Amino acid sequence: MARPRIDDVARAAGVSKTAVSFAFNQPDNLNAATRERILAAAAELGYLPSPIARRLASRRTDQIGLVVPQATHHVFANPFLPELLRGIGDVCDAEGISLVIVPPVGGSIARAVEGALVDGLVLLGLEPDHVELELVRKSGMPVVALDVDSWEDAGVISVDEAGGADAAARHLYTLGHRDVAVVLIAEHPDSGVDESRGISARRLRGIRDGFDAAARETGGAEVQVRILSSTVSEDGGRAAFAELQADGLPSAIIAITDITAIGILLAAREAGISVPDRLSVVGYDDVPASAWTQPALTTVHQPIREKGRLAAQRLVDLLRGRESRQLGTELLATRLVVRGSTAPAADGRHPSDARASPGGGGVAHP
Amino acid sequence: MARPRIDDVARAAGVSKTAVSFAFNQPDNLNAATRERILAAAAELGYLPSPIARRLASRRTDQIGLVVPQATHHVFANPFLPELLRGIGDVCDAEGISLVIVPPVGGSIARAVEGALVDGLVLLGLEPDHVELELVRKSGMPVVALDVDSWEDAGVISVDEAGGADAAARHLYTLGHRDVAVVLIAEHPDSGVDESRGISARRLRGIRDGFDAAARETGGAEVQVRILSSTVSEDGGRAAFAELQADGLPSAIIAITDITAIGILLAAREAGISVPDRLSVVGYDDVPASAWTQPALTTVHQPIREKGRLAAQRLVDLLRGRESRQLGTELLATRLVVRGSTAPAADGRHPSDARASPGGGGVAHP
DNA sequence: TTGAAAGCGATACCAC
DNA sequence: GTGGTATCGCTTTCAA
Repeated sequence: MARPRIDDVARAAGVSKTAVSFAFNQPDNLNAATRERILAAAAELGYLPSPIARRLASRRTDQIGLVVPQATHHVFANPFLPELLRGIGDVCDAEGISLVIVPPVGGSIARAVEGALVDGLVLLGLEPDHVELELVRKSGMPVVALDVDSWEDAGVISVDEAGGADAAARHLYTLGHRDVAVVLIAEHPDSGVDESRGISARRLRGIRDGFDAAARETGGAEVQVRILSSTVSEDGGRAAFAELQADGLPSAIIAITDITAIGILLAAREAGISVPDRLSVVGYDDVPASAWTQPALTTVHQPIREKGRLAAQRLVDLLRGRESRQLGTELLATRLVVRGSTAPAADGRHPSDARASPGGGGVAHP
Repeated sequence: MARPRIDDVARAAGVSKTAVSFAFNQPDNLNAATRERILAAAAELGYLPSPIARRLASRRTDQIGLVVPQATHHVFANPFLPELLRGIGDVCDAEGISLVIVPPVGGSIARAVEGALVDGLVLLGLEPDHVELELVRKSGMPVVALDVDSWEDAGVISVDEAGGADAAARHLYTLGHRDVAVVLIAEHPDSGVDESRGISARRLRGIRDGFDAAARETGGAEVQVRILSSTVSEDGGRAAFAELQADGLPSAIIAITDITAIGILLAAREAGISVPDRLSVVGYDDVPASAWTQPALTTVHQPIREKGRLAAQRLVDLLRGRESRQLGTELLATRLVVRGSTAPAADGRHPSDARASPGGGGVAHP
């Protein structure tokens, strides 16, 4: 027999569809007796409200989407994502909202968003002026963007990139590093990086500024910065290391992402390059795994779970019409966590520089 | 102005709703000219089909759910899940299906499943006779279960637990370990473990059998197995270590999950207990991070991504009515990966035993 | 090829 | 409190 519908229950209980609907959604509108009778009839028939029909009628999906810039396979290679999801999940679970992963469809984010069955979106790794996002803005769908400078008509949760990058740069400078490679995110495995935009750009800028400031303040030599990029994965890190080794290793590497730094660490170990004696490595994000390696990773900490939680809460507030603080940017603090992967530059070419700013290890950042 | 609907487009293009629907879904039913005209009108109006209405009418959500046994916050603390998702994502992305995480609602899996907007489910960490799953079976919703022995009317993808556990046990036995603690999964932080069921039970049984077989075959002493449980997280591992240290450390610990083993490893290091010299640690699953620690973790490998891929593919085949191989159990191979966290037992009480089965390190398992 | 009309299965407004 | 009834916005036979 076919799945029972609301009319069947109504008939069986001798009431109207409305009453049945109330029994499930607004029990208080019914007196106890009728409610019981309806529920009994429903149970008897094995009736359960159709999730889809319910959504169409109520015009709410009770789902939010996390829009990611790449295929699921790739984005989950970065331990950052699970951490973010733990934060988002805190809110979703509490609010009875389901979370959908929204990766590009056929390479198109716009197409993915068009078809997404959601009431709102959290945007990860996307810049406000991304072409494909035009649709999103004019659709009027509630949106919270992560890690952007600002976004008209959208909530924004970001972290103090400049501060974190600055701390990392000064830390290395103080240790005497003057030849530093920075490994950015390659959006597309092939194409180079656009150094002017996105999170890679912001972190790189912060790092450069940090080095410049350190040199200026101490009167020391400028840092020679080499730029390269890799996919965000352990293998990406390994590839970056290989590339650098072929060119001649710098004394320190900053990876824009911990997982990349981990790949570098492992590749270095396997190549017999001692970290941190011969090579210092700095990561970014402070995912849990960055504390598991040996040496543990010096990295820029950001409150990932908290970020997810705030983003989701902000989105839900928007959806529920809670006007709390809706828009505007929330900026979370970062701080440098110094662990074992960084040490004084081994080449000894700049000992005086290193001593020039004693105690300037820049361990903490507001 | 309100969001345009299909009728608006139909009117603007001077056609019927059907034609508009065809233009988007079955373009071949229309001649090029009308199709273009309709699409143009749609673009003009900024029309996009409503995701919800489309689903109600077609009776398909184009979403599948991954049912997990605990809150999002907890399940994502285990790096196993992201790996599984990478596999599932391969299929979903390719098939144009969205993935929804389905954690319990108010502690109830049944309630979560009732309300889930999905065409089918992948079940993780749930036993076939779980009370709350009765609903699922009688709902007739297509289901693929992970890591169960068998499940009537459901596809099953599992791994050779017995083989992996056996290899791990023999490995330790050969190394001379006779006092071994096994850390199982605590479903609920407080309640103890049910040693008779679930994945903990199967792995424990395999371990015990492995020890017994090794003792029997070598004529050596039996292994004293201590059982405890912890939550699946780094902290859970730390707690387990603390508990064991208070009771007197065994010579080896097998954790039923890598993340637990990692927690144990870190706690041991911090406590000044040398791994593997004083304490051997074995994990299970072989998540990527198990190769990042120092020493790297000896662990039972299972093809996590492949498992996710197979499960999702099976489910999609079911949904699409591809009768390929639908039901029945698919069993994937496991194998012991020996890395640095295991070494001969330090207490030297069983050197002869250790030598009794030379070369029996059980590195590989079919 | 195109169109008319009947669902899809609820919700929610508005009288009673 | 309870029950008609319009509505949500599209898909999909079935005829023309």
